[in-house]
Amino acid sequence: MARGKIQMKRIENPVHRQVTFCKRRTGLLKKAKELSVLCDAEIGIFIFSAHGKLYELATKGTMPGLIERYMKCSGGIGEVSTHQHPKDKQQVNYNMDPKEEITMLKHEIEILQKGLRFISEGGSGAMALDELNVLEKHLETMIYHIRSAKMDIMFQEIQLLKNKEGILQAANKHLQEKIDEHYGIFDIPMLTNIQYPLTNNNIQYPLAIPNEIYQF
Amino acid sequence: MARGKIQMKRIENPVHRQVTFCKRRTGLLKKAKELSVLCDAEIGIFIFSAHGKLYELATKGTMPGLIERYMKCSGGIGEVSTHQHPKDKQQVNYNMDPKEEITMLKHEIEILQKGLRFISEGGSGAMALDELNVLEKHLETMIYHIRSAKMDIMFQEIQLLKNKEGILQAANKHLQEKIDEHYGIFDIPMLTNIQYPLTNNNIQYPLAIPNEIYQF
DNA sequence: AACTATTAATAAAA
DNA sequence: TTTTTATTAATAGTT
Repeated sequence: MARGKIQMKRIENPVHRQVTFCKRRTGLLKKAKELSVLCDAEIGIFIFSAHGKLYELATKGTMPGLIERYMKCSGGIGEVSTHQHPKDKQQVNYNMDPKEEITMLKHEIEILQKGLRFISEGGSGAMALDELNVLEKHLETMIYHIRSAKMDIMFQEIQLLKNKEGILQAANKHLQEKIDEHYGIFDIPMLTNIQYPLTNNNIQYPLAIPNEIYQF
Repeated sequence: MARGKIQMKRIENPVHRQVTFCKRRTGLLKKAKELSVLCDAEIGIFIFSAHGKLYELATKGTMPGLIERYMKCSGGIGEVSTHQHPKDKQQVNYNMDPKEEITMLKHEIEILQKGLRFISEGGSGAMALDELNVLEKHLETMIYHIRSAKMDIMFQEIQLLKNKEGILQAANKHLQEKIDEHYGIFDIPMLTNIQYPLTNNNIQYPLAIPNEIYQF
């Protein structure tokens, strides 16, 4: 789509490849967002670069929520532990020396143990500044998880309401047709012009929720 | 990208929406395959239509494999592929497979996080929306406490530094006086005009901390 | 599903 | 990465 077409195969020049990756990745995510908005679809994307870096997108709920939904749809292979923290870009565990990782995790455990004491004592125990920072991060992650869970619940509710709306609208259409069928031939404006509440398209119950609630 | 542009919002006409969904979905998946091939990336996509139908793509391995990879990258703390914690207790750190140990430590962290949650919500493990709201509030309070503790520590440090500064300034004044006492009578500009670093009022060590840190 | 008139994406270069 | 520009690719509206 530019200065000459390109062959559909791996770009061998690493610079070109990187530039193309960056541009097309952006393009792909943009397209996904557009599709989601235009057609009311829920979309999740992971992109792992050749070097293993993760780029992701979840257009409605959260990625864990999407994965959960995927699992349910595609056969229910196994439950996924819910609600991770997608924005937590600590690339650690992926390629790290196991010994280092163990040390790090043990340190983390110590901090959490202290944190438990700290919190149960109402914040009076002594902790160092860096330890408090770690604990703070943990708690923020937990808040994030909670918000994800809340979002999931709300989305389920929205879906339910949308379904209900569809059913009610169909039922109303049917009733309207029945009425027209019986009374239409008399052409009585008073009756045929009645606004039946449930067929009122101005009421778009679930869609009225502002987009702001999706941000946290 | 065709006969006139369109607004970036949900297409209300259901027929148009369905047609656009079909076209753009195809386009999106095509773009994803291209990106994967050109740049040697691994890509996973789920698309849930508004009616809940799933369309998916995994460019290299399988979707479950991708999800696993995603979890490793993004989570850090919550393991997905739960091998049951094999040794149960962490007492035997020696002669243990590092991978197993890491899994075990992560599990430990999970438990601690649950403990934090337990404390903050007063013991129930429920997940209803209102309960989540309560939990969220608790955690925010906890973070507030932690930040207060951090502030206390920082203020203490500032106080300490101020004291040090005072002492040093006094010492310097004393030294200055000694110098004046011994050499002042000779009135040698070369010496009396020396700037002694520690009495330099332009260096206001603790006060140089920006006000932003006091906000949380 | 096809067909185009247009818009959008992007390859190459900077 | 980002910007610019010349082209190609995607697609909105129509048949």
